[in-house]
Amino acid sequence: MQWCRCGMLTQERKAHILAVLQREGRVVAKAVSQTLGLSEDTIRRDLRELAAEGRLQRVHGGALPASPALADFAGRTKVSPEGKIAVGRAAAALVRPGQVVFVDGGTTAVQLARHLPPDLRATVVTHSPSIAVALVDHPTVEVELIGGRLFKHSIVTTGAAAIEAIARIRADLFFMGVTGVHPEAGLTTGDAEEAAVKRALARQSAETVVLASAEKIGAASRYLVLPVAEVSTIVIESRLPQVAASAYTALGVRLLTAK
Amino acid sequence: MQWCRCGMLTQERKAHILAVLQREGRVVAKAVSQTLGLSEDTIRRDLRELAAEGRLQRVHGGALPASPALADFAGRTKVSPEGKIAVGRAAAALVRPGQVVFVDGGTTAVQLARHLPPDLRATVVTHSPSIAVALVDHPTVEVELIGGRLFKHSIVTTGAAAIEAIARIRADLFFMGVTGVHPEAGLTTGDAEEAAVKRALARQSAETVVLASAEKIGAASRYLVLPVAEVSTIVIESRLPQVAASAYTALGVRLLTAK
DNA sequence: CTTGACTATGCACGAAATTGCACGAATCCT
DNA sequence: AGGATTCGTGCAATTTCGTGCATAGTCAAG
Repeated sequence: MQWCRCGMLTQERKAHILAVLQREGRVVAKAVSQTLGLSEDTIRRDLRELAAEGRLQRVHGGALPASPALADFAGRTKVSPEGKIAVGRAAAALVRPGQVVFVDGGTTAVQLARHLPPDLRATVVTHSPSIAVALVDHPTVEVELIGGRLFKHSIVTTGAAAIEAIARIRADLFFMGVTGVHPEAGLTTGDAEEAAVKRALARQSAETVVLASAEKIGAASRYLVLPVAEVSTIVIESRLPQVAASAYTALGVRLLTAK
Repeated sequence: MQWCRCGMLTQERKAHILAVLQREGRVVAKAVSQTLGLSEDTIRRDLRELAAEGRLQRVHGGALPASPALADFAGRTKVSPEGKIAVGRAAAALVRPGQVVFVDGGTTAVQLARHLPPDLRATVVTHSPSIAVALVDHPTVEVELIGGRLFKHSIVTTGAAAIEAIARIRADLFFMGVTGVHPEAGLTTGDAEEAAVKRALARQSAETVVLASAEKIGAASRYLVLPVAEVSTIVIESRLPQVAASAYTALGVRLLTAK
């Protein structure tokens, strides 16, 4: 497989599509076909294949970002709300009165915040302004916000200031969100700074609880946060097959099924 | 006719509707159709579908947020939206490229954040998670969040940690929200901690600009932040009577009328 | 060198989707 | 109550999608 007559490798074409997607946040099939001088069928085929690989989200007329790296926060909220809600509710039930808990950013964590019992007296420490805003209406929970430079993609603060502020606090629990949970690859996320902040939070907590909605299980992202063995609990959406579950329990991790 | 090729994919349009909904707390079908240059039928169809998915609540003429939590926040924002929007927009125009500005909490300040020019390159430092969230969608503005204990009533952080973090930064401008602006009583607010944080922010800024929607003028709250003479500009909603204005200009303060 | 398998691309055609328009009904404002 | 706006549905025009098939080029084996 060498050359197509237009002098562009298939791989190059796909790379071009992804580049356009990254640069402009969208791809229009017809526009690409005109730019490259190829038929729309070819572009549509590429789009289908890229969608099958999960590299983009196919929509009528073209494609939009599907990767967590580019999808905007509002868009991600809809991905699988039921699962995230269930995981968030199950995790919220783990908080005991009087505890100080770290809550990570992310949509699942927002669900956790919303499902904290209305009469719970506890302190939530978070580096996510979204979590803080979500807890404004809670009558009894105290909120402590970790400052720092805002990483807009995840809506969390990062950087030296954040790490420093975290180092001054010790918490009972840390509810961690990740983008990948894999027995061997470990707990992973898509940004190095974010991973560092998560590690700092885990280091200052007696226990770490991972919030893992269904699509995260078995996935892996670019940056390792922690090996699976270093957390105490993973909250999952639905029961795993016995064989998959044992891969985690063998590492001393408790699996908590949300529903 | 080439509607579909006008650069707006259906999914993008829905995302836009949801973004407007989140930003402004409501969506008006006609307004969206004019903004996007599409027929109202199309927008109404989108609204129906989004409502069927439970992502918003359909009402006559447009839509409202589905989530009561969001509706609540939006409701507070709407107390006197026109005036606050006008003041926010006028204040946003004061920011020069490359500047570092403190932005206070409050609904007027949120309007400021929303009206920062989309191509403005600047750094916003804020102790309000609401401001941080409002700026997530801004493409070029850097956001630095001041951590601390969350004062839920105003949705800002306060306390020693906040004061300390503020002391490490110097800004060109500070956009301050207050609850009272009075020539003799000065600039006042309803909480002592909040007043202290505002003072700390003013101390670290070259200039302080007060955001004063109409109902604040001539009012006074319990805690003094600063005397009027110590700020450089007060942005007001509409022109004051000559005699009232001179009470401020005599103190060396510039009055900036929003509209 | 020839032949067969394979891939990539383009074209055709029916199916599906999207959009604007028309018209009557429902709803809102004055 | 009356006028105006908005809503919902049906319909037509256009675009886009998916599949099947033909063509061209490449690779590997004989």
